[in-house]
Amino acid sequence: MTMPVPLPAVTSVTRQLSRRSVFEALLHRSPISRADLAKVTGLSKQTMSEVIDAFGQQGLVRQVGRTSGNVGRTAVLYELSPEGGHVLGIDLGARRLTVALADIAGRVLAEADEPTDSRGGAWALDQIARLSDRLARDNHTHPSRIRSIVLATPGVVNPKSGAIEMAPNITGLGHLNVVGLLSEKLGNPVIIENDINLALLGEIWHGCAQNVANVAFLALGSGVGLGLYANGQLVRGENGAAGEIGYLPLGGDPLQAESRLQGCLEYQVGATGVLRRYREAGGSEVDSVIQVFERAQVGDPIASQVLDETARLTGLAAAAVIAMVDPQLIVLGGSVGARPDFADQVARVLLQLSPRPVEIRTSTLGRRAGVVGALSVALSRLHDAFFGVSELAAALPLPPPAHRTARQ
Amino acid sequence: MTMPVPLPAVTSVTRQLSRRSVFEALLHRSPISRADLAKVTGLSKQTMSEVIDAFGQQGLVRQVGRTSGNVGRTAVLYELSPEGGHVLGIDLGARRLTVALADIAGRVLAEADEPTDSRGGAWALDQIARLSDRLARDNHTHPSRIRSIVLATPGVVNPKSGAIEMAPNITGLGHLNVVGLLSEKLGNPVIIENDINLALLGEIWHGCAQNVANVAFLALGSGVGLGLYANGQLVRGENGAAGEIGYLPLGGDPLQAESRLQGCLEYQVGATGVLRRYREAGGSEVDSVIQVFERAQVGDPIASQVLDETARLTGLAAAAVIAMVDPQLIVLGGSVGARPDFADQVARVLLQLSPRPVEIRTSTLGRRAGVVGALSVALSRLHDAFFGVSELAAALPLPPPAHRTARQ
DNA sequence: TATTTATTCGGTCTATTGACGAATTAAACT
DNA sequence: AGTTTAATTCGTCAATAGACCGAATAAATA
Repeated sequence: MTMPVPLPAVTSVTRQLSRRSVFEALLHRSPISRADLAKVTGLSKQTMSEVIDAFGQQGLVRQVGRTSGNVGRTAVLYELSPEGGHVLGIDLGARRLTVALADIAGRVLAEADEPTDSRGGAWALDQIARLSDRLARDNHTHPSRIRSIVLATPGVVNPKSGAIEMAPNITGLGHLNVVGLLSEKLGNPVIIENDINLALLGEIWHGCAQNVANVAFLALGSGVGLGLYANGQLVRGENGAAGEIGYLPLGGDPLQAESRLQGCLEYQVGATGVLRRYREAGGSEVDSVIQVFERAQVGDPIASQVLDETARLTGLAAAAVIAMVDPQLIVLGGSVGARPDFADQVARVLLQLSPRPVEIRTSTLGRRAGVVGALSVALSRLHDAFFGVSELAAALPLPPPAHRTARQ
Repeated sequence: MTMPVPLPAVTSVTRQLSRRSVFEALLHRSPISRADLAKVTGLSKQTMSEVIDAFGQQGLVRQVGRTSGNVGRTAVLYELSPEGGHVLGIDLGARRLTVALADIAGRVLAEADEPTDSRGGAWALDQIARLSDRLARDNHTHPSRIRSIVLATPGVVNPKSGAIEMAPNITGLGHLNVVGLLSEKLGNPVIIENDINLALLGEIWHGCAQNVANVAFLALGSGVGLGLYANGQLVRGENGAAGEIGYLPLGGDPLQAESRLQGCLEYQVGATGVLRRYREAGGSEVDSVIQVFERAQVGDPIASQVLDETARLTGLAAAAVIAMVDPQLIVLGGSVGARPDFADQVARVLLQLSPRPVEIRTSTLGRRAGVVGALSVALSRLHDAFFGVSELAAALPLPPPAHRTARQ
């Protein structure tokens, strides 16, 4: 039942392209008959039968009944089989660890979460392995059949090495070779990506930013960060540090020591910044931004003013994003940013700032955004492993300025 | 001699891919023999002979002698023939019009420029047609054999419609259907792109930003603007307005009327802004930023202070760029930005601002950057028209969240 | 003579086309 | 009403064309 699916022993580029388009059609139109697949893909019925036979032998597709009621012979309907492969998405937050399992067709099979092991570091990695294993076994999937794993983590993830570079607020994570350790523990290669970037991809896949080619995800919670999606691609930056808008020179003197250290904007609108401003303005004793919101709601003028300023600065950051990358949509997320009342305030600020205001939405996936985004990347990578044509897809590079003229 | 080259009557995907890789090898390694081409591309000698024969019949390649001095039979050497096609790059500046001609191999054949017709609008378009025609004929190329034309223009170019949307400082250009009119006048489809974006691509192709995947081009001249290149792609934004950093909320009150109208940063560091600040600080009579630089050089403290402030604000803008998109390199361009003394000042400001300072260079192509970038885009488009595989290259889209379950 | 280049020939893989049998519904006829 | 016939659709078989490679062979040269 759980025979490992062999990687397709593909011979020619042509057949790989055929397989790819059949797979894509199955992904978006199943259940579907071979005849309809042939029409949709433009391939011949003959080729279609060959490809579907091969898919069946690899466990990629399965029959799901027949057509009926139409004139003519009935057709066998096919869909992608869960046997084809599974993917795992993991969101390692400072407070909460979430894991989700999906099959090759993108059907989310299960999701589980726990408080993150507060000892951090290696303990958290062990916890990930335990939770992932449990999730796989509960869904009758042997862990070894999970073919693609993506981990969402706070901090700056170097896109080349996969190292976590800026110390995240999970103890001792920066000093571990997370990719290596987790890959070993889980028995499969693991990809790491910044949690905000993955939350953005989550909203694009299953959330409030579907079918949009240019989006920004502005996360405001304990810290502030940005995810950028331009031309249908994630913008990571040279060192994976794109979107570190805590360092935007807004809301204070950027040359000040605190600004240089933790970032000028972060110093004002990060959770500790908000609490500090509330305290300095004479507010009563609180220890979370949520409590400041509660105070404001019961009429505390200091709390209101502190939050107004927070919204104003967030609006300035959004205006900077609009000026720089011209998104079609800005999604507000994070424990503070996703609050509708706060988002409304930011939108009002933006209306006064920007020559062409951009649509603002709040995250619809909330805390699940990261894990959903991790699933989407894991799924994309699985698809590419089976049906990728990346070596063909590269754009034709232009010739360098100096031409070799040597004869040989 | 000037038989129009027919578009390749390609049959199969496989052959198109072979043609593509042979073309790419010719682009980067000519002159080269068929045997070497076979080694480089991994294709068989047999296939190579077929492809080269086809290229020869289409006028895409030509022989350029034989090898000699080696043991064994001599080999015929081939290179791309200029007969294969020509491209035109045009930079329509407010002051100066530049046109350049290149062949399919990217060899720049000629370049010409004139002061832009000050009457603007339709007159400028006529001037473009005249200059382009002259350039083509002077190089023994019939204008109809130019297969790809790209125009660099100030203003926001809508990436979908090609319309020029923000009124540029060329009279009456915003109200014309520039794509339609120019395409008709030149007898070939014309692509329009923002001049700063093209200057950036120029520096990437032939200038100071070669082989860099993440670059920003910060242009400071009469206005201020930014070109963004991330993941090896130009970032245009949803409306082509990415990089309109004149609207960054830096250097003043962003709610002020002037800031909202022409942009907060632009109001300070644009040419009129610099001159206004110099005037308001009690500076003597000047009518160009260059003159302010000259005053500063001869010891005018007001001029120095105004320029310091300009560099400081430019540095803040650069810091914002770094925080948001994490480039590997920032290129400073424009009549003000490209000045080495100014760039040094900006770099010094940045050193105090940014946690990880980014390399700063000044434009090496200067005024030619725009036209070179236009050539590079025109060339890319020509190559794609012949050898593009964009329909194959698209990433496999993920399935939508809701699955159809209807039987048919 | 040894080596390298280029061509020819045969074999394999893949996709398409057209013909055909199988399965089903709709229509027509006794 | 029950049966036969026609129409339609699905899927397979066989033939053919395009494209690739490898081996053998001819040609040219240090």
